[in-house]
Amino acid sequence: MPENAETEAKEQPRRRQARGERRIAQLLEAAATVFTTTGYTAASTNAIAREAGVSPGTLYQFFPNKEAIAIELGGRLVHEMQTAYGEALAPVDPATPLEEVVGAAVDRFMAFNCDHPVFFALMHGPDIPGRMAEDHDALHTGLVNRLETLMTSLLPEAPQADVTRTAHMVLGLYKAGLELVLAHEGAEREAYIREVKNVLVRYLDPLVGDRLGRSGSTATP
Amino acid sequence: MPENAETEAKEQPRRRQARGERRIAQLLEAAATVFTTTGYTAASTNAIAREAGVSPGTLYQFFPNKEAIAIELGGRLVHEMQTAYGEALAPVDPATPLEEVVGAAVDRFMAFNCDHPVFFALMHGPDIPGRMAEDHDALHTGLVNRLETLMTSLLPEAPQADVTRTAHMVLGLYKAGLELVLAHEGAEREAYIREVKNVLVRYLDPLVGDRLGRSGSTATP
DNA sequence: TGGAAACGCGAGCGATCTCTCGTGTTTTCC
DNA sequence: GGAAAACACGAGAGATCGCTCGCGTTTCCA
Repeated sequence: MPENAETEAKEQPRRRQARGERRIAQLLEAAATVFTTTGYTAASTNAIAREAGVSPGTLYQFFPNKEAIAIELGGRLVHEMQTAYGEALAPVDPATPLEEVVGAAVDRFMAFNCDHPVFFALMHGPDIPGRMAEDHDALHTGLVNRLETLMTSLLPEAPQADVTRTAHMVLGLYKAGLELVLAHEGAEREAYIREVKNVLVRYLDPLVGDRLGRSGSTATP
Repeated sequence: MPENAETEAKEQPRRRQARGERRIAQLLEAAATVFTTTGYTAASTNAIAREAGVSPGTLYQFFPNKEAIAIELGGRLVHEMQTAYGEALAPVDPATPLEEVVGAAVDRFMAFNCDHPVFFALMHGPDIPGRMAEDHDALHTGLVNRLETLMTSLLPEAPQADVTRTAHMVLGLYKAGLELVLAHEGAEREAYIREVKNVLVRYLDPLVGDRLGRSGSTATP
């Protein structure tokens, strides 16, 4: 390594031109479609470059390796997602009906995931790279924590282990519903979204339904 | 079927010795552990052979290619599974409480899947080979059909599309729960199994609860 | 306007994986 | 006992994929 006395920083910020930024966006978009259709491991960097209409060498001008593409793509989506669930899972007025809370949250997340199907493909595959799994875990535990605090505020007397377990269940159920939702379109997709809400409401209703002595299971019309 | 498979000329029936059958079982067991830990695509045939303590050449003495290993392994599991759910989802006395029906079915399937974790790995990965996907779809639609007939017998007046959708939901919810169950052990695993039952019972109860005027936990007009 | 740096190309290197082949060993059957 | 068939081995052929390298082109800036 006969390089200069510059501080050996891991990141040597390369000055990008507008052309480069455009190429990066192009490549990430191409990677999203290839990842969505074939999954991460099966997606070849040459295929991503071909999809973007550039040469393999050009791809490696902007990304050091295949993993970095998924990292960058996932990072941007996680950032978007966090702002989305920051609003969707914000502390809620305890008087709000459960249907409303669940319905609003599910609508938000479903809209996001339907707009960015690659997110599900990247987060769900068993073949995600190491650094990617960290991001996934971070997002996952972040969501679980939000759910936990939300539920603890509604059920202060419930054991912590039960709250955690229920939070994991809720997330797992949502993921299962998401898979079915993404597999359908139009009216059928809407119907599945309604079913996901039904599942979550009916699962959570007996837990939070009789807080404060309110025994009603479903709001009687 | 001793030796009369000659109607299909494609297969030249190779006469197996007891040693060969033992090797096949050995190889399938090794493949199960490798598939479970690394997934299908990431599992190398050399790794399977090494796990079984034989050479790569020996492996290909019994299986024409990597896919055939998964096919054979999956086929045997599907066969076992079908006898299992043939009993678990048998036509049920309409008077049986929902909790019992769901509880018994979930217990059976969970026991099977916990005994054979490779089944989940093979059926859930996005990287399954073509022929394998057919088996998966066959089992999947078989299960959905069973659920549909079971539910139609309880809800004769429900639209077919709703029944189908609910059946898919039930299967998806079970899969989501299975993933969580497999990720835990001991008492926590048992707790998750209970939660899966809770989810399914609470989801289905409003649908079948008020058949024949029997008012379940919830009574919706 | 000229030089440096960013951009772009595509053949191909090295690693890895599936599967084959030639050879030697064990089992079966007459 | 001996031939044929099944079993076993492991080096390596053939293919794929991630990634590199040398060189030509475009853009930026003094």
